[in-house]
Amino acid sequence: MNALKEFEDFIENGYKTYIPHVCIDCVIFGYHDHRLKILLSELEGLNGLCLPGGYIKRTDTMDEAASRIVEERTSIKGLYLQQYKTFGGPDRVKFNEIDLDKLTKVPVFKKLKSSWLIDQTISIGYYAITDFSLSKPQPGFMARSCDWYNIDKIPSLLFDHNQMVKNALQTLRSQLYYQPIAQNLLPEKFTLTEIHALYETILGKKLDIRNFPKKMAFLGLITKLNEKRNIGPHRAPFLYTFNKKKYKKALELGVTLS
Amino acid sequence: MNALKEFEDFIENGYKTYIPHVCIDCVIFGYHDHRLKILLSELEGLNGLCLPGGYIKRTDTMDEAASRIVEERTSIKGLYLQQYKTFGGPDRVKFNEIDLDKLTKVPVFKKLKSSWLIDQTISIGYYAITDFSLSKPQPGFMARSCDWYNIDKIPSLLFDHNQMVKNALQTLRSQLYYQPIAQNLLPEKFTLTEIHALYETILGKKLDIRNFPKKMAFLGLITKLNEKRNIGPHRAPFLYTFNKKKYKKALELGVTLS
DNA sequence: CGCTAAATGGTAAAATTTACCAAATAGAAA
DNA sequence: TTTCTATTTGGTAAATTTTACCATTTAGCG
Repeated sequence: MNALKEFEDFIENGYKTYIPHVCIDCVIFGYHDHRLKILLSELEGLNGLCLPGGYIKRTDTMDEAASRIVEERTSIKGLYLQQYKTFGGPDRVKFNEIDLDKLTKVPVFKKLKSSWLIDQTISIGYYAITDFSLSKPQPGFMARSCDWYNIDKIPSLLFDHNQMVKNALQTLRSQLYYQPIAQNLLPEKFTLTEIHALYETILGKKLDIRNFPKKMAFLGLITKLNEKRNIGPHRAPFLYTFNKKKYKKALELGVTLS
Repeated sequence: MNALKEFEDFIENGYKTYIPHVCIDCVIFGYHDHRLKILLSELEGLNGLCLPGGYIKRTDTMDEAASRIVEERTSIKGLYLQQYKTFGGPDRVKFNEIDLDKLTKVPVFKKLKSSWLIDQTISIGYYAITDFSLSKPQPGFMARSCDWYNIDKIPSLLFDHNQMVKNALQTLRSQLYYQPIAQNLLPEKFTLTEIHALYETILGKKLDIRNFPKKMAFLGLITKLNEKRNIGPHRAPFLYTFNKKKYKKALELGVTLS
């Protein structure tokens, strides 16, 4: 079966393999060198940008489904994934704003109007993180485009996707000090300057360059190595690694205040 | 239509009014006088305790649906509600562990086996809070029982409901200092001792009786009134109220660390 | 009028965060 | 070789916040 046939079959019979009325939308954050971006797509038949999304196979857990959706666009397996909020309500997707008549004229969408896809759907929000310099976005044949957009220049998105981005970013920021987020964005060995830039960029604010290492050391999240890296004409910085045990412990303790 | 007929119709045609494959389960926390409890039910036809739950009407937002589900059991409108996590996966509800053959012999469940209810369902977790001394649990006709259980004596529950309780409690605790949780559990005017007991009970640990007021005052969450309450043979304590504006502000600021 | 139990003001020590100064240093340029 | 530059990093003082506890106040009771 070729891709088009496969998609026609998805429209007609997808409800047999996937759970109807439930989808997953992913905010895929990409970080590299002081820049934080997210992945947005223009979908075939829709006029505007939206988050990568998809349905849950009946045999999959939600995490597995999210993982598959993310892999389709980034071609990276096993990205760090986190569920952050579920979105619903009768006004989430306004079908009257989608020109179904026009869409149905495109051969693949022939049977869309009467399909299981045209019904109220709740969306489970996940966020993922990766180094955007390592991944080449894949539009696939469903999307006309798939590109990285700077987090501070996100245009108006389709459906409730702007709200999703906002909530995902809030969650990402609140979890930065106890989830292994940075571990997924830096190499095994990294310098203080690198992790400092990462934290500043994700949190969107300045962190004192001399106090930041003390905080990380105090929290015990990173360990200084007895190695340095050669960085050209300046003093060679020490290398550090993550203390994975500490992250794990911080995670178990939870976020309970006081 | 009587209640039984109505339920038979729900089994047969409910998918027209409700969104299939999606339900809401609620951890309803009840607090009173140093005790924290949750509401558990024994459902007709099932052997064990579980959380109050229900489906989402196609015309409702998720919050409205959760509100309705909570109202059915507590007969209280407008309880404080919070979505905390969504649960899914093929192993959530093990239909083979439910004796459908036996169940189908009960007249109301006649058409259950082939109904829209017997299919994989993801559950959106909400928690609610109330003063359990003010509400009389309503089993309704679907449940054989509906009672308050102490949070530290929760038995083994059906499905993944123990996990749900655990996550809900974690969320409740983490939100206690910036969500108006206590406002929903104390009268308009309250004493330091009362709110102190509330915080200790929900967080499950001791908080120094002299430092606690200072913390609350520092956060600006409560305001001292120029009134006292007569409490018998001891010094009359001052009354306090919540500073609702501050809570609102704390909420907007989010939980971002550092 | 003293007694009791609860409420609360106060304060010192400990812990943590914030703000900067100044020294160390690797390679490039003079 | 020496000087220069940009960066890394040790250190420290001040400010803020948390923690631990002592001592005083007070309402009603016997």
